[in-house]
Amino acid sequence: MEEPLGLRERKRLRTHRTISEAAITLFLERGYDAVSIADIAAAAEVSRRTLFAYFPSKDDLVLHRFADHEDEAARVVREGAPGEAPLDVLHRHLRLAIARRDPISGLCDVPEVVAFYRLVVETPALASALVRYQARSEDTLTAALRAATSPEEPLADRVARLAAVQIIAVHGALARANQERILAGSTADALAPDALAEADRAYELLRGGLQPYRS
Amino acid sequence: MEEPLGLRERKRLRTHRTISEAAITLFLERGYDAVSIADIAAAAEVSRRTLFAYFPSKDDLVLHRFADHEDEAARVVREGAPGEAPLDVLHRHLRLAIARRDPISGLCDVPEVVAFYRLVVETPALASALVRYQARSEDTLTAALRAATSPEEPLADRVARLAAVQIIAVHGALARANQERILAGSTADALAPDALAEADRAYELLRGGLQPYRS
DNA sequence: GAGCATAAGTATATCTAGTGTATAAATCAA
DNA sequence: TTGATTTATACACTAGATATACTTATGCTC
Repeated sequence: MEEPLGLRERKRLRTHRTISEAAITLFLERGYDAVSIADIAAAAEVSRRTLFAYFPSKDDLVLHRFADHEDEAARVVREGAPGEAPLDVLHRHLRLAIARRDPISGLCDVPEVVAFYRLVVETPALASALVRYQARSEDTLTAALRAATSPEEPLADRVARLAAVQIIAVHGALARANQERILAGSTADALAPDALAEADRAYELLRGGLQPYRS
Repeated sequence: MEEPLGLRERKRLRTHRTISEAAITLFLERGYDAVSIADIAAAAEVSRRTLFAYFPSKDDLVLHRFADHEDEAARVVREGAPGEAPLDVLHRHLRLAIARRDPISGLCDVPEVVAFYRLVVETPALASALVRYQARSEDTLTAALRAATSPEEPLADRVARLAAVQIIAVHGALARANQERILAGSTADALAPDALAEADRAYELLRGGLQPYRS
């Protein structure tokens, strides 16, 4: 299956990486707003026009890193054991991500990752552009849940959408909460038990409903 | 309590309205991207610089209309009967909004409102900037729920945040679903029973959990 | 009502993200 | 090597947003 990849293709990939790394480096050094496209193009030794051939917008220079994760929840559901409930698979996957300090869980204190968290959190333009990816996650998870729904479920399509929206929103909230505490200076090890407890509680709520606010 | 409002203040309010209405009118006529700030300033007979003194950005010319609703959920929870469960109050409020075809419910087919829906939905810049308001809704609702939580609830702060995030996400999803169907040409009257059923199902899921996806 | 401090508005210039177009250079296939 | 095609560049332009200096309008005091 190993495609040999022509020189053209390899060069393209290299340029992509060069630009992205130059951008992230400068952003981390000086902050997102203090770095212009011209600065990045100069650092990567390409023209401004070429930069936009590789990345559609300035924020994409940062956010393209999230693209890999946008169908993660859906994939987890699809690839789970056939008999296993989607919420169980997702819960287990989240616990694993926390345990292994996966950056996506928000609970990673590797300095480079922390700096990256800070960049995204403290730059409103990035934080708000991030919802594009969240929206795609909702769409793909909706489809995956729909496929896992029993056919006789009334309003099955809508229920799948509502469930997906809740799950993605909760995952985002958990990750942001962990990031905040990491950015406040805690270590991942110190936070992990708490983060696991919160994740478990979140899945209790998803599974069993918002009992503290029920009649 | 009637503040007399000096001439200066009244003029300010009038200018604010003039600019906003000129902007919306032009946007609805030609589309968001086809209208420049200069066009709006000319139509409202102010300078571009003055326009930015009233609205911080182009998207705010449209989205400031959502600002009034950003603490609606929180207010509903706070002003509910002391004994009543937050989810019951919110559910009732949502049913009422649908019944009265409140634009916020997504189920309003008054032509001007439909055109406004279309403007927001079909302009990615607006749709994504809208999350700013959603984030604020989450914050205010979190605080309101926190106040309504029993003191012995473990992880009370986090549970309040998780619940708020779920509720706001679900409300948004329901409104978007209604808007889509209205934009596809249905009338509000034709959709209302279905919209109510979906809202009820959504609150069943919030109250009782995502049972279709549980073990 | 006259005069003055302050607030609001304007003109002008500048910066930067993003796009269109035409041209030059590199790559690939024959 | 040559010819077709992709990729990169130079240049020009639009438009959102901000800074600065200047003018006009408002309202308060005497």
